[in-house]
Amino acid sequence: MPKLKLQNKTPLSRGEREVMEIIWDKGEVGVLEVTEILNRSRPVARNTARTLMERIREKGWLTHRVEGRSYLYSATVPREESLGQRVMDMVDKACGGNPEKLMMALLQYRGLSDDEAKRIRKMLDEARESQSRK
Amino acid sequence: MPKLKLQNKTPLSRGEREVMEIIWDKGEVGVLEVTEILNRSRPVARNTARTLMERIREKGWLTHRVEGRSYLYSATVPREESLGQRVMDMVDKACGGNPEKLMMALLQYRGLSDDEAKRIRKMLDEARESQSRK
DNA sequence: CCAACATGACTACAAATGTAGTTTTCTGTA
DNA sequence: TACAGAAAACTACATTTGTAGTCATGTTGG
Repeated sequence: MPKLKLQNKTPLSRGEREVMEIIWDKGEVGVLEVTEILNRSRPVARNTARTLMERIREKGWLTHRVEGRSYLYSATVPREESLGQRVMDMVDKACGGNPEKLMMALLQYRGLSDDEAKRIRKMLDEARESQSRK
Repeated sequence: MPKLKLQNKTPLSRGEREVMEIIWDKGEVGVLEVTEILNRSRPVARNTARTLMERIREKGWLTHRVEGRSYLYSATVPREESLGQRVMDMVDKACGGNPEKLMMALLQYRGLSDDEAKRIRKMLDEARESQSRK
């Protein structure tokens, strides 16, 4: 069954989310590494990354740990959980609570490869099983 | 096949999107009506709605038409298209391009009723058919 | 004809966000 | 021991966003 622990955290802005995704990817990182990764797509000063990371931390999505003379940041919330919140939010607000609309959008505007479709079908089957079995 | 016409419009902020959803719902509306609808959830001044609507229009998501002494606003982009963009974006940025992750999030954090699951399965089947048939 | 509305236009302003410079504080090394 | 370099802390500032007040103007009932 769905674990309904709704996030009380202040939502992240677009830019903050970008940083958050990096941190979810890497696990535990310092400011420098995040800066470098951001710089792969656009020029950003070390302090910019740093400010963003601090703001995200203030919002409760990150913690940091002292390592030598610098900080290492890591997420306090697993990415999946946050993704779950966002998907639910999208279903509620942009699909009128109707998850089929989300799927329809996915199919129409992106499409699924055969493999993707197969795996999704399998997920649906497994979800049904585990539901009926209890 | 997916119609890939990527949106070049400036993205909307959260509050702007809220208004946009209302306009998609109603089709063509004036400031007053939007204000009323917004007021169902929180108190908002007429001018607040008005400012938001103008900003959205400047971003290219709305047009307006003169009707008597007021304006009627309507969307320039169908909601489905915008939803499609957002879903694709989420798949790219938050699921590493992997749509199964989106489904997984949906299943785990919201869940699907039997009927919803059935209809989604049907959509997948139909998509597969129309693909192979061509 | 005039005052009360309704409605668009213009203006305001605090908070959040994106972006980064400056200052302070260690720490290792010449 | 004093300085260079790294990293945190503090400060700055333009833009965007949320929220709304005020002004100008056209409409309308009395």
